[in-house]
Amino acid sequence: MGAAEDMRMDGRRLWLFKSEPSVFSFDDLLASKKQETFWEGVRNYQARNLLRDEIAVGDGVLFYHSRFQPMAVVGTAVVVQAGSVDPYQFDPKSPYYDSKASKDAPRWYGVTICADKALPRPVTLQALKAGVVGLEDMVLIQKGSRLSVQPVRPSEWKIVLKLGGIG
DNA sequence: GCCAACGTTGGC
DNA sequence: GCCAACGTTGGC
Repeated sequence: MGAAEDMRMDGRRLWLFKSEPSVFSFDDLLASKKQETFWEGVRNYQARNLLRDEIAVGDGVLFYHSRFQPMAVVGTAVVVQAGSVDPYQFDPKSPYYDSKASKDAPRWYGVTICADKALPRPVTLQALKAGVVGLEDMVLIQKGSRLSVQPVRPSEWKIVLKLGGIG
């Protein structure tokens, strides 16, 4: 990954969030109150660190549908609230419950995002992997990559949006 | 549904 | 602190 400045576009950083549409889809986001949602349930430390420490208000998000045909980037969103404690870790009835987390020492964090644009043409994983110049290093298409919250370079962001019919 | 690639846990 | 066993992710 390049220098920090290289990762910014107009002063903001860019990310890709994966979601299984059977759990929460981009349409669900569009249908949400204020088209916002708290991104709960991330239970991976690397992704947690990004959510807690790196992702800031105003950052851009590519919304990606995983484990569903077609797997694709389907829209964009904007971060409207930075890292805060994920309350589901304290709820024994939640699938995201973590018995080792306590309110004094929370483990898991999330951010709040607001829908920005649906892509006129979803950009499929297949298309992203088809050898697009400039996407060779995109985290999403690296072998074995399964980070559910991952950084996106401005150059990659622009290519994906263009493929999606924006800009 | 399968399973390879990762990540986490826990015994030692 | 190693690493085997186990659990999870996510493309296929």
